[in-house]
Formats: sequence, C-alpha cells, structure tokens
Amino acid sequence: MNKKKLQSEQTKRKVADAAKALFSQKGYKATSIEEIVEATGSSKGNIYYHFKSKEGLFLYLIDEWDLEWERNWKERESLYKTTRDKLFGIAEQIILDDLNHPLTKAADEFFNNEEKGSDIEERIDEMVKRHVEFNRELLQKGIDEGEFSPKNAEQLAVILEGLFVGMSRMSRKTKTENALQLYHSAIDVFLNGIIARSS
Amino acid sequence: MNKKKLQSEQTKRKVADAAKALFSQKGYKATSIEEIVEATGSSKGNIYYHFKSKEGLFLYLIDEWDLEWERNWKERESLYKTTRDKLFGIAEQIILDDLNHPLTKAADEFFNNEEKGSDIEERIDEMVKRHVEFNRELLQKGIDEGEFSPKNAEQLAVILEGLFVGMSRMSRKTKTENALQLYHSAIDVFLNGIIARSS
DNA sequence: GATAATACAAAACGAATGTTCAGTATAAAT
DNA sequence: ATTTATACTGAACATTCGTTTTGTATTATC
Repeated sequence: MNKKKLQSEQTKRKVADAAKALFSQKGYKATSIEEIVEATGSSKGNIYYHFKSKEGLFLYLIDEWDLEWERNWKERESLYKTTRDKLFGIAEQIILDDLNHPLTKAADEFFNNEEKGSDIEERIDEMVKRHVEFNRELLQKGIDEGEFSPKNAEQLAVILEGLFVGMSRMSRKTKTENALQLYHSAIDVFLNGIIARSS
Repeated sequence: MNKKKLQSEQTKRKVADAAKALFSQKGYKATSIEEIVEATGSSKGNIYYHFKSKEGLFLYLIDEWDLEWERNWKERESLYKTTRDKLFGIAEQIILDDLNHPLTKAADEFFNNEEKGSDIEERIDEMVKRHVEFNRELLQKGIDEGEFSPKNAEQLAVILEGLFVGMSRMSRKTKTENALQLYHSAIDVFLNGIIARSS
C-alpha cells in the first residue's frame, strides 16, 4: 500500500492546484468542473473520486489557505509586542495575503451565494467563528492591558472582521497601490476608534 | 392612449413587487423567472416585454430602492445640525433601511457575482460612485468645519461605504437586535476614529 | 372600419453544468 | 494465482433557467 497511495495524493494535489488557479482567475461560479478536467488531464469522475463536490473542493482550498495564514502569523507574532502593534501586524499580513492571494475574490463570491449544501454551511460558519474568535482574543487582551477602552470585545471582533470583508469588496475595483493605502487607513481609523485615551 | 398604458404600468408594478418579494426571500440567483411568473400570473414573455432581462429587472428594483432612500434622507437631514450628527443620522437610517429592507442580501449577492453584462456593470459602478460621493461630501464638510481631523476624505468615504457593506455581511447570521447594536458600534468606532481632538 | 401598435400568452430553445454510474486497469492482500 | 480494493475513465444523466419566438387579442390611430 504505497505506490498507489502516493500516486493518489499527487493527483489530488494536481487537481487542487489547478482548481486554485482557475478559481482565482475566473471566480467560483465561472469555473466549471470541465475546465478543471481540461487543466489537469484527469477525468470528471476522478475529480469526484477525490472530492465530494465542487463546493467541497473549493472549501478544501480555503482550508489550506487558512492554515497557511495561521502558520505565517505564528511565525511573525513575536515580532510585535503590544496588542496594538499586533493588530497592525495582523492587518498588514491580511492586506498582503488578501492582495497577493487571488483566491480572495472567489471566496467572497462563494460566501455570498445563497445556494450551499447544509453541511457546507456549517463549515463556513465554523470558519467565520474561528476568525472572530481570533480577533476577539486579541482585542480582549488589549482591553485587559488597558490599551483599548473597555468595550464589548466580541462585538468589536465582529466589526473588525466585517471591516476586512468590506475593504476587500471596496478594493476590488481600485489599483493595488490604492488598495494597500485603503486597508491601512481603515485599520488606522479602527484602532484610533478603540484606543484608550485619558480624555 | 390611456387604458392600455395604465394597464401596462399596473402590470409592470405587479411584476416588480412580486420580484422584490421573491428576491428578498430567496436571493437573486435562487429566484427564477418561472417563480415570478407563478407569483404574478403574468407570462414569461410578458415579463421580458417589460424588462430587458433578469439583471435589468433586479437593477430596476435597486434603483427604486436607492431613490426611496435619498427621498427619506432629504426629509430627515434638517433634523441634524453638525456633520457628526448627520453621520449618525445617516448611519441609523442605513441601519433601519438595511435591516428592514430585505433586498439587501440579494443585492449583496448580486454585486458579488462575476457574471454580469457589461452594461449592467456600468450601472453598478455608477451607483457605488454615487454612494461614495455622498459619503465624501459629508466627510469633507466635517473636515472643513473642524469636526474631523483632516484626512483624505475620498478614502474615508470608501472606508465608510465598505464598513456598511461589511456590517451587512456580518449581521447576516445574527438576530435583528444584535445587528442593530453591531451597526451602531461600528459607526461609533468609525466616528471616534476620525473625530478631531485636541490631544 | 381598416391598419398599426401594444400587451400579453405559451411553448420551445438551447446551452451550460454538476453529478452519477457502469466499466476498466492497476495495485495490494490473501 | 486469485481475489479485493483502489484509482481512474468517459459517457450519459438530469435539470435548471434565461431568453427568444411565434401567435393572438385588445386598444389606439387615421
């Protein structure tokens, strides 16, 4: 049980890579299984052997992306000391990640479409929850340490997540340089809005 | 040229109303022309006689919605004196409008879909530009009058627009009461972030 | 009253696309 | 060596849906 399993994993990877490229270029809906077939040389049946469905294939890619993001962050986290700096650091990583990661638009499209299987919906909910929880912990830490004024951390976490979502959408039409500035300003406003002051 | 034109307008309205209800409940993509046919009693051909396409029908509804929003705002604008208060007022109207207006989700879905006719895309771009310009004028006024710190008004306008978009998405899963709080907090943070202070 | 325009109906088109399934070959297991 | 499980093929399936087209009845125009 070796040669076959290896070959299998290689094929799965090849499909995932091709799908990622296509989803990135054309978006989720506009990318057909047929195109993935043409890009990989694999057959339709084979793709459905490795992945449960088109949605499943896409979520597989998003999961990988998420994991990669967390890995990158953990490497960089120690570079920042205060929670405030960490937030800026996260912001910047998200900015770079979002702008460099062409899957963003497809993900945005995917999450906004109403027709998802109920099992898929659950996975999405969990993913969003993970993000918000990630934000919440950081914000709570900032509040506890007196950096931010004591507000509802859970709510601020949701707002932060929403801010990124909104910025992603707004920067769709703008050039990359402007998008970078836009994101940065948004974080600036947000931080400025929750920062603790003596006034 | 009277009885016929009247009847025609009534039919168009009936179709528009039914479509609005359906798009609101089920989203853009999930609502089929066939369902609009069933809901109105009109035929497919008739719908296509009154509206150029499904996209055209949807944009017609969005346009109406936008016009109604502006009308409402102009009625209320005089109630607020400072730009800061106006922003809060706008925020609240958007909140109420968005939460009460079930078309929001469908619009969000529609704007995120990649497959639109090029003429449709133009109309969307214009609409977004109008919104941003609306925001920009207000923010610029606030800056000129010293209420807000002098930042790039254009960029802040885009950020504000994005914030609403993001909040709309984030509040999709939450209950109405929580959504109201969320929106309000977000505006709070934003205003707090751009407010002018003596520090 | 004849002609033209308008409002509407009903059916067919047509094309894209996700998914399944019967069948085959290659490998592992016994 | 035979059986079994796994990886894969390719075609058919199954629908869904937006759009077009052809035909008709009613109303306006002259």
